[in-house]
Amino acid sequence: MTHNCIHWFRKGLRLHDNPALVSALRDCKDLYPVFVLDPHLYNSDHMGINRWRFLVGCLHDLDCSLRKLKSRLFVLRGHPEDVFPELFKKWDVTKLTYEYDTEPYSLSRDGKVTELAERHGVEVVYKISHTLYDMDRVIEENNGKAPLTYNRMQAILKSLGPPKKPVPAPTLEDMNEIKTPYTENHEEEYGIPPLGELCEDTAAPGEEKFPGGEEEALRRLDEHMKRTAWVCKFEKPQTSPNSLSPSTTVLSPYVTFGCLSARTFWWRLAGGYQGNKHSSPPVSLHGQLLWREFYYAASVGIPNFNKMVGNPVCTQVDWDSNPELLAAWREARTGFPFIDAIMTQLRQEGWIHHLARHAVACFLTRGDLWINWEEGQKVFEKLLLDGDWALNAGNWLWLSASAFFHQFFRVYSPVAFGKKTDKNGDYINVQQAAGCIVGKDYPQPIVKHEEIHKKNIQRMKLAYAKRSSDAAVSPNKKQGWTTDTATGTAAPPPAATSLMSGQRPGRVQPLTLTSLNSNTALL
DNA sequence: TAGCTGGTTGGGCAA
DNA sequence: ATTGCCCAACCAGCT
Repeated sequence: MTHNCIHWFRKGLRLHDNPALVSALRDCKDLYPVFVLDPHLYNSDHMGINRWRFLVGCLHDLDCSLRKLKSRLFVLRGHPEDVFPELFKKWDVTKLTYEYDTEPYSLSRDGKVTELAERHGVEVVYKISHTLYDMDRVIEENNGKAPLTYNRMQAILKSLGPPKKPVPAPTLEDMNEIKTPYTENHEEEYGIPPLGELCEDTAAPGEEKFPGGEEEALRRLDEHMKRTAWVCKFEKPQTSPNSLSPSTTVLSPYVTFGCLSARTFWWRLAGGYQGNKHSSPPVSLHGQLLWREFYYAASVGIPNFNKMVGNPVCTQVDWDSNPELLAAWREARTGFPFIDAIMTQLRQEGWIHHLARHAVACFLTRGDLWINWEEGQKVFEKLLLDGDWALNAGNWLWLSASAFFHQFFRVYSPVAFGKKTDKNGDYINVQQAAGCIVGKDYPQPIVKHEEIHKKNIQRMKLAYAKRSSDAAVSPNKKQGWTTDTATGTAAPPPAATSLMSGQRPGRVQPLTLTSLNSNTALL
């Protein structure tokens, strides 16, 4: 049986380690590589100019690589549930392949598309290759709950064994029996739209420091892997948030869009470690990839993960709503040079160091401005090239001391923290020169840090006191379980409910007896 | 079970 | 320059 097959690119914008694509090529006659500009994801709320530019770079690189396989990329606009039925008919499609994606929107979208595919007699195949591990397996192994500490996560992953090896990219030989039917009008019909057509932002973007695409990703990976000693010695907390050139790899945007496979990255690192003394998780480069797994598992296992209300692991805090302070933070005019320099770099380059993210996130939330971390999350999502749904939410939960991290009395100083690694303020000078907002009219600090951060620690203390008293009244609540006040029966958290009804599109995944028994709330 | 330990990355001061 | 302690005292997971 040979198929007319669509491979649907969403994340996973690469040919290497793409098992779903390999599955498509195995029994394929006509191949249609497709990317859909879904307005739910690709709109001005989610996409700043730098993200748009990165995505366009990825798509051009993908099309270029596909041409080398005598194929092409087909770019379409619209909601996937509208686009695919038309394509199924138009191209007489019999098989659809894609990479599994655990984001809530993706799961519901893929569920709908799978249903439509089945209605059109189209076989659907998906593969896990965005993460090192199968997140549902991780949660199953931890008795149906997401691990809440890195140590616990490590123990679970150890029991699952090392990640799978990446699969090779398709070659011309693999394409011998396969063709992609495209016409002379391909550019007009299915070409990649120019940046100006996609992005409302009229301001000219800055220098493109991190061009998108798989080729660039693999080139950068090679460059870093040449420095074996640096790779082996890498300890994240020792890297600098305000060095003039990045003190880390900046491979995260490439992993986010799937230009670089996390498994390829993992096994290249393993090769570099081989026979050498090297650092270990959580601070090593392997450790960084495991943090990603940690947050992905949390995002799958915890309901309302990117929100405060309805998120069972999130401390409920009476954050202020203050649009003026929020705008000052977002637009790099807080009057704290270190904070404003970081926000300037974020807006200009789309990337800032992890510890710089800590500094500005702490400042926005529990440190100074007392603004809900969800507001910061939105800003980061739009501006960061590596704005990843699970990692962004997880890190904001962490930094605001809402979940995972609870030592809220450890507060970053918006002045002192930067001075540790940049005594002369060189980073601030560079960003002031580059920034369009920070400049001659440098404002006064919008808050008095010394006073307000102590007051805020007390406010956090109150929020935590409320948190533990709530947990004492209703121990089930802490686990995300709700108790029906009328009957007194406990109901599972939404995540477990959706698992029962089959969270993966096209597959029913029953809640196991083990996971039920191990939840003490039921017993 | 209750107590203990560790937690990728704080600041500020003393020695 | 680096280390160690205090500040006040959190949670999750382990024993």
